[in-house]
Amino acid sequence: MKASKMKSLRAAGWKAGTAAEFLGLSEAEAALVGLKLALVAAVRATRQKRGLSQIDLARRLRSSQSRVAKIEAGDASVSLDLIVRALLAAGASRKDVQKAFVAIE
Amino acid sequence: MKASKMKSLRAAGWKAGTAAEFLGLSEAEAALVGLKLALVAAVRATRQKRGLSQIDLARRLRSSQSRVAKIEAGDASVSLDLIVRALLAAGASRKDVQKAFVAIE
DNA sequence: GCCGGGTATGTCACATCAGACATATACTCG
DNA sequence: CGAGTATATGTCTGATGTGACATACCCGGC
Repeated sequence: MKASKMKSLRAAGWKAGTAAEFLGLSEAEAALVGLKLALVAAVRATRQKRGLSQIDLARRLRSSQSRVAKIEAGDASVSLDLIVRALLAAGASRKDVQKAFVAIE
Repeated sequence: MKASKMKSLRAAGWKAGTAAEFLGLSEAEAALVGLKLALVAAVRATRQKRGLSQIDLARRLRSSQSRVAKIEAGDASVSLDLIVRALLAAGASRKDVQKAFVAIE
C-alpha cells in the first residue's frame, strides 16, 4: 500500500515544493512502521511473560486467535489502535505502553 | 461505540470470571482514550508551533482540513493511526512522538 | 456592516480493517 | 505413528475510518 501510494505520487508528476513533502511523507511512514513494530514486539513479550496463549489474549481482546497472530506478525491489515488495545489487553499498564513506545532505537 | 459494546456485553449475561475481564477491558479503553487525547493535544501544539494552518497540515497529510479539525477535536471517528500520522506530518520527530506519549499523567 | 482566513460540524461514497472460520504448519508427548 | 496444543495464513462479510465537499462559525481589519 505504501509502495503503491509512492508510485502513484511519482506518476502524478508533482510540482515544485512537493518533493520535500513527499520525502517527509515517506519518512513519516517509516517512523510509523517503526512504532508499530516496537509495539508489536511488546505485545508478544507481554503476552508470553504472562503465560497467555494467543487464544487467551484473543478472549481478553474479544477477538480471534488468527487476528492476534496477525498482530504479532506485523500484518499490514492491523491498525495501530488494535496493536495498542492488544498490548493493554495483554496486561500492560499505561506506563508499560509508554516504555514500549520509547523502546525504539 | 464503547457504551453500546458495554451494553451488549451486559445484556449477554456473562459467566463467572468474565467480570474481571470486562473491567479490564473498560480500563484498557480508558487508557487508549487517554493516549489519544495526549497525542491529539500534541498535534495541535506542534502544528501551531510551526505556524501551520489546518489546511497546511491537511496538505502535508494528504487529507482535508475537516479531517484535521476532527483529529484535533478528538472526534471518535479518528483512528490512532491517523493521529500519529498527523503528528509526524506536523513536523514532530520520532522522539517528539515518544515524548507526547509519555506526557500523560 | 461585510469581507477574509482559519476552524468546526454534518454527511456520504469508497477504502480499509475487523472478527470469524477453515486450514496449514510445527512441536510435544504418549 | 496419531492426538493435542500453539501458532500462522488465507479469505470471506460486515463494521469502521477516510477524504471530500458543503456549510456554519468565529474574529480581526477595513
